[in-house]
Amino acid sequence: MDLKQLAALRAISEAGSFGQAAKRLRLTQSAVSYQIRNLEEELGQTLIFRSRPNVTLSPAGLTALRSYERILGEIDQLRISFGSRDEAEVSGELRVASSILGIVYLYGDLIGEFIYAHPRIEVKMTTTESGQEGARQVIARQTDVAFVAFPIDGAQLQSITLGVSEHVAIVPAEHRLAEFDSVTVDILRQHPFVRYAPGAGSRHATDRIFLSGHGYPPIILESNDTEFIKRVVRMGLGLAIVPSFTISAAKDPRLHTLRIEGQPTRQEFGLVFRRRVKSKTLDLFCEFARARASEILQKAGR
DNA sequence: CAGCGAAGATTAGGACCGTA
DNA sequence: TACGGTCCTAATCTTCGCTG
Repeated sequence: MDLKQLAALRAISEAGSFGQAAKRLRLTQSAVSYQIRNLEEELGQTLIFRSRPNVTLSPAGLTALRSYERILGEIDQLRISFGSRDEAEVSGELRVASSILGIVYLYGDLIGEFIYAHPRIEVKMTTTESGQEGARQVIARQTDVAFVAFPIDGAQLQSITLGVSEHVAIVPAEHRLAEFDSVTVDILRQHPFVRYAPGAGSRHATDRIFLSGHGYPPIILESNDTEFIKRVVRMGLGLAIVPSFTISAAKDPRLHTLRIEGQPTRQEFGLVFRRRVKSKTLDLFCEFARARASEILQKAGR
């Protein structure tokens, strides 16, 4: 008796005929018939009632099938015990850091899908004040990988770019600038400004916009919380520059967005991790993120 | 009830593998 | 390398249910 004969028995049970079972097993009908005949001879029992239109398992056949399924379960268990159930299935731990902004607007789905696809990897998620803080944690070995907005300081870091986002100015819907689609930096300088706190990816973007000219407008407050910044702008306390995906993902009728004329507002975002670190879970995560870069980009651009 | 088609059983022959 | 066993395919036979 061997597993092939029992596999034929199960295939017949599921398919209802020798011919269909043979197709499933990629054999000919006669080969399946041969396997069953040998099994029946060995056991001295009829395992299958040859009836029309469908053949059915005899009580002895059902007993044999139950035994086969128990055996398959045992084999599976044995493979798990020796860690060879699927050599491609990686297990272990992965520490991931991201700003709340990143999780909410860009990476939440990606991280969720990764956890679902790799149940044997324990993902430990840390939220950081900013992407820069995430990168600092990677350098300090407090986390394995961090989602960041570039540029990021750190020679010991390796990076993967996942996409590019634009920045836009936001004003309250009733603001006099709300009748325009775009605005110059000089006009922005005439209004109180709500600025991202140092270290935030978008702070780098606004520094680039304002510090290349005559500096920032009057700063009324700083924050690293995009939702808070949007709230302050809605209250009419000032204008702000935010990543466009934070506006278009959850369109707010109380806010108006303005393209910034003549200024580079694009900013790359992606992953950073320590150079020369060998980790299967990290490799898998980076590959997973790379494969979904277009989906993330779609989120950033929507 | 004969004819037909579908499906299982049987048989001949070949490929492959282990063993002496 | 010859031989025997195993397992397969292809061809053919047999059986059974359906239909006119």
